Amino acid sequence: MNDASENTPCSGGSLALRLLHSGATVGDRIERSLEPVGLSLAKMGVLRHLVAAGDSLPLGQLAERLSCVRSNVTQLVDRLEADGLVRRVPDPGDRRSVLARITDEGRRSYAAGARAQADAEREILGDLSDGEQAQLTELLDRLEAARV
Amino acid sequence: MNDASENTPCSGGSLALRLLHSGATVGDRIERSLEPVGLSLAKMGVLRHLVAAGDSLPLGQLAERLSCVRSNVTQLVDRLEADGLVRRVPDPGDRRSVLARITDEGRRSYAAGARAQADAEREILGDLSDGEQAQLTELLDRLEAARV
DNA sequence: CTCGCGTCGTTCATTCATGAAGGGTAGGCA
DNA sequence: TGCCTACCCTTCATGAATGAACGACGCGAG
Repeated sequence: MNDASENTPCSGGSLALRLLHSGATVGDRIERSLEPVGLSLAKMGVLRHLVAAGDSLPLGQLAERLSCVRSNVTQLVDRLEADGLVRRVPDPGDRRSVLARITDEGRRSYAAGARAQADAEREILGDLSDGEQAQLTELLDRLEAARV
Repeated sequence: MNDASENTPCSGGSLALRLLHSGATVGDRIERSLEPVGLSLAKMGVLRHLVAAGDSLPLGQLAERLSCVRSNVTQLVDRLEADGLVRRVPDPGDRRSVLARITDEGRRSYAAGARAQADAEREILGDLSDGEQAQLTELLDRLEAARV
């Protein structure tokens, strides 16, 4: 009942705030779709990078790729470890470093989450034509490009 | 150093995730600009609605207009009250209800915050032409319209 | 070799958000 | 009048993110 998109008479809101709001709404929608799988967007991010990297990464690497601070990754991995989706293993090459390694169960959960997420994204963007999606992509590119 | 837009080789990320990411980046940028004033986007939201409503609103109304849950507003107002920007006063017409009323200091802070925020928004969107901004606005409209 | 500095992960305090549970109040209806 | 329901706010537990402070480890300069 409390979707970030409900009761929002903020059509007069500035474009920047509207962008913020749209992003939050999209995030909420995906988060809901992930709920039945027992995952969140934050957790999906970790699992995605682990899978992409083979099966494990140092926590610092993870923080960099998620563009968030280390302490956040520490806690994220704590929860994932409690869920049994990830294990902490010592880095053979550097005793300061700790590797997060995805488990078999983690791989299964990730696969299920990726399907749910893809479905949700299709539902969200379904009403935009291919041309409009390309337009939006380019505008976002320009927005990021500016920030050099 | 940890801008959400740095080191982001996620150009291959889906459009939905890119939208999410752009929204977060914009939020971060505005948040930084608000920092010197001692305000956050969440607090600005409360103050903005109070000013727009004259000077006070029941907490429930505030929750609805911010599209968030009540318990969140309770805590937000706690912090704003500690900052001296808002005061809780009993609602004369309904003893269940509590009004949040902006203080003089709150008005001053809000004015300063609004200036900083406007500057940041101009800086963020400055590289987009008027036409592009209109395009983006319309695409976001379409995105929200779909969610009926 | 040792000292100092930089890096790595963790812990803690704080902010923001959600949802469940609980207590006080308003108001209709028996 | 008395009660029951519906509403308003608060409290608590949890998740996610940040930044400061800290102990442990690696490494190059002296």
